[in-house]
Amino acid sequence: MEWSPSKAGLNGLAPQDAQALSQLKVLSLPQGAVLFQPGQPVAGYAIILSGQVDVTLSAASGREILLYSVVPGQSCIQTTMGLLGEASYSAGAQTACPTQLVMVPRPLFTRLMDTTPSFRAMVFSAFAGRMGTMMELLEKVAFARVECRIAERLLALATGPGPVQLTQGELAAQVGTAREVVSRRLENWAQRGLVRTARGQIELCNRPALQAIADAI
Amino acid sequence: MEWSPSKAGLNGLAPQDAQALSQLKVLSLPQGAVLFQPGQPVAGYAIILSGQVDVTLSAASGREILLYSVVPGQSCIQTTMGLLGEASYSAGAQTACPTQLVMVPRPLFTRLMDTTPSFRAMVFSAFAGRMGTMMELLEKVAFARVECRIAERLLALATGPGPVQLTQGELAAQVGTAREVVSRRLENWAQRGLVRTARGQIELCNRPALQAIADAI
DNA sequence: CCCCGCCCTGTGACCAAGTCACAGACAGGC
DNA sequence: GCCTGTCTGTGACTTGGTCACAGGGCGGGG
Repeated sequence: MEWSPSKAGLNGLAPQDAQALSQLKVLSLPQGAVLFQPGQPVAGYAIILSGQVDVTLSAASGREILLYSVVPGQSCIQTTMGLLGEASYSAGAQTACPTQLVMVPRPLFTRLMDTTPSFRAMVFSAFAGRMGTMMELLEKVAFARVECRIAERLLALATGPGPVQLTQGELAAQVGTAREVVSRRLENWAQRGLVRTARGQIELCNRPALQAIADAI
Repeated sequence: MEWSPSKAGLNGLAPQDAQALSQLKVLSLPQGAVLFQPGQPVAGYAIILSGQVDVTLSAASGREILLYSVVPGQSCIQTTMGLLGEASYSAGAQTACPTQLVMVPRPLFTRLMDTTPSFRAMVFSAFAGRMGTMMELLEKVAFARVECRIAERLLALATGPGPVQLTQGELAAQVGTAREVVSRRLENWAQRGLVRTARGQIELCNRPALQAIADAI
């Protein structure tokens, strides 16, 4: 499998760096593969070529919350954090669908950071951007109603025309609440005609109304 | 007012950079001074020489939560984020006590980041460390009981021997909950002999018990 | 000195959300 | 068809947040 750094948005590299990068092996992972788990040391910097990686925080009680998803062209802040600050992972990452990526080993990552301004700029800018979304998430979790987060997440997931394919338990894990809460909220919305639910799928029937709920406090 | 970069933990600077930094004016701010507010563009990189700056997220409802405090030798992630990612502030910052700091203007900051590995390492490592505490905070807010956060915060504030000097409203803002919740929780603890409260102050009478509460889920 | 107003605290009632326990319902495999 | 595991619905209860309001200390002005 071939790849080139420039196709992943990496330009301005020194020739030898571009070559070193392009010789890294492309990993093809199936859906559900675990990239890393809490407590593991950070092995390298992941560049996603295709697919999606979900980074999740999970509590001892079993509840989870989706921190963010990494899609091609983005970087994983957890990984960056570990490489820059020598820390271990505090979250876990799993592929959300079949995914291709390359892992940049720590020595090469460090060299690129020290010698290549464009690489550094990309890493930092991605890091800063991710930090911003984490602050938004924190604000939502601390102050917004669960209702808002569920509506927001549903709208984000409903990219295509048909119903969203996921269970209420999965949705609950993504917004960081309990399955029962999702169940009751969806039932309420179904009675009001905003959604229609079936086993493993949720159909949005009134997006403007859901958007209004998502935008409320 | 004089200062030197090396006293603030900045070493390995090129002579002209060290000189440029040391000629920056030291700002002396009283307690409660506003450093920045949500939405403002980022003016420069703040280096705290003495005192403390609290960075706070506030909701439309009036509720607040303390994200972190910056003390000498640390950096402000909000500022770094703005400088690296061209974003505006999403939180606000106020001095918690009389504070001295220098503001590094954006051009000098950018030059230092590009040319000085030690400066870069310091900024990145601080950024990564702060990110880690933000993840911890998010985990606490999403999954831990308010009781834990209140106990944790009280123990963190109680550095000296006497009672902690702050109102229940201030404590509520720091842990991101409502004043009434703090009031009822403290009343419960007072009945059990863990604390004693008076107008504007809270005395910890049984730290091990509070620590146990803080350590619980 | 007293009074007034402001801030801090306490409290009841109610609503939103999380937890626990359990009962149906559905899908896929045998 | 039946069985098993997963998904969903529901009731009862606890915790946490909101609203409204009452009482109490403290400082400043008269």
